[in-house]
Amino acid sequence: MLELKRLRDAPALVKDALLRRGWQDTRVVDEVLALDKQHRAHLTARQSLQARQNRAAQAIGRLMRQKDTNAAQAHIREQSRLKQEIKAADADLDRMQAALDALLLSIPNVPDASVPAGRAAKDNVVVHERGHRPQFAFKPQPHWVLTQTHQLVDFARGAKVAGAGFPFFVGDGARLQRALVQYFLASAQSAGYLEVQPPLVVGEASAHGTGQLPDKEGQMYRLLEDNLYLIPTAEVPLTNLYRGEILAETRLPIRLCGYTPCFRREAGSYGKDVRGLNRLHQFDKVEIVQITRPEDSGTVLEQMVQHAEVLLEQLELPYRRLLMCTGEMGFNQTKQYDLEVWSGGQARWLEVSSVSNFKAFQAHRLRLRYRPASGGKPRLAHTLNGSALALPRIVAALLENNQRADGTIQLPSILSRHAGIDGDWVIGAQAARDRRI
RNA sequence: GGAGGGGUGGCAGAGUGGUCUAAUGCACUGGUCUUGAAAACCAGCGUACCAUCCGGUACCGGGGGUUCGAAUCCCUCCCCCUCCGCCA
Repeated sequence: MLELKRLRDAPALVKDALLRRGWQDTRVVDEVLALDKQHRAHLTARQSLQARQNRAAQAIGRLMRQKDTNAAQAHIREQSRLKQEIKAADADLDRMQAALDALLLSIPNVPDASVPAGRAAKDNVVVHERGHRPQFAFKPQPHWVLTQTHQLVDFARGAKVAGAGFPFFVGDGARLQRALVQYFLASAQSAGYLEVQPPLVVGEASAHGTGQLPDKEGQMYRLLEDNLYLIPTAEVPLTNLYRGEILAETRLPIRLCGYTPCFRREAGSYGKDVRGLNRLHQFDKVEIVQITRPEDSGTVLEQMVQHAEVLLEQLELPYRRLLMCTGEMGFNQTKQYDLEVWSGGQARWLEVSSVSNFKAFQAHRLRLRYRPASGGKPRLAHTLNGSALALPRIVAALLENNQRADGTIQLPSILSRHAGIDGDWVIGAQAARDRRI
């Protein structure tokens, strides 16, 4: 949610932002300004009424104490009329405020000046591509074949027990996920992020705070009895951690990381793009979040995306970084990078990370502020988050890229260490077959 | 799940319908004094909104109600504490 003050001060900037995002019509900005002007006029009038009432009430109190009941009664009769006026004025104000909020909520964040204009995926800019795509002397298999061959993931029984998109990870499959989580968390910690285990459900207020509500309600699983939502990403609880607080400037930047399962309904997505591990209703992810001073968020975004890239490099996965264009970027973002890994068996790019700077857009709804060290009024902080990283597609790419002619899969050495394995970790070797269920 | 007790400004803590829409203490900031510090004294010290200025309005866990007037009374929801029940 944009700050009203910002629209008032620079309506042209917001209109320009809407056009860059591909909106045809910027009248909503003028509507907000007109309504805001009307609202403020009414507010001022309402407050003078209240001031009159307060003064009269005090006068009545004085008269009552002096036992001057007649004079007090005269005032009280007058007050009834004032009361009606105030009631009517309040109804008007509530209506205007609700209309104003609805309009403001419909306006997306202003893209950073460095974000390219565009409408579709083809307009995203490939910032760079790193690593080498694997060359196979044989026909490489997609991961859904490899997971079946080596009994790493049980999609069928997952569908039986919970439904499509809820697989069982089994044996080396489960162990691989555990090693990845351990590795990602260890890296985040050594980069200065504080590890946090957040709740996996959040209340309505938190879902509003980070912008999952009202737009993306359909994406979340909901616990109706208790009015809770299963988190679609750790971003929600982590960014809400300091909701409504005023932090000392010296505490910034706050760096948080957390591993959680993520739950997404993803209604209406079917087809080959979602086969196997490509898209699940439940998946694991390590998330990094930062709360910064406004002047730092630009630099911090670059640091965060680089952090995620180093993970991919150490996993020896070929990847590319995309700078999302204005039209592909999320509603709440000012700037967003996506990281995609090359998955050799499917011969396609898979998105494994999205790193974004929200500037003050989330902080405004979160009422997340900091007090400048120099003193003075609290200011809105900036919030950023990124995946570092999302697991299942990493698993898919690791399996597909590292498959060998004999059908075995040799995982990168860094994972052996985090899985507690001495030497090479080769899936499909005799030792692994012995562990099958 | 049941019974009882509570939620007041950074912290502590008064205030049970009207002369403050929040006393007082601590902490914090500035000043006086001092070679410096401490102490003492003086002043300031929540958040948000409206108003060109003077100033005004709201917030005592959230929401609603009663009243001329609500931190105070009523309803409702949330949270915390104690005890009981259940339980990894």
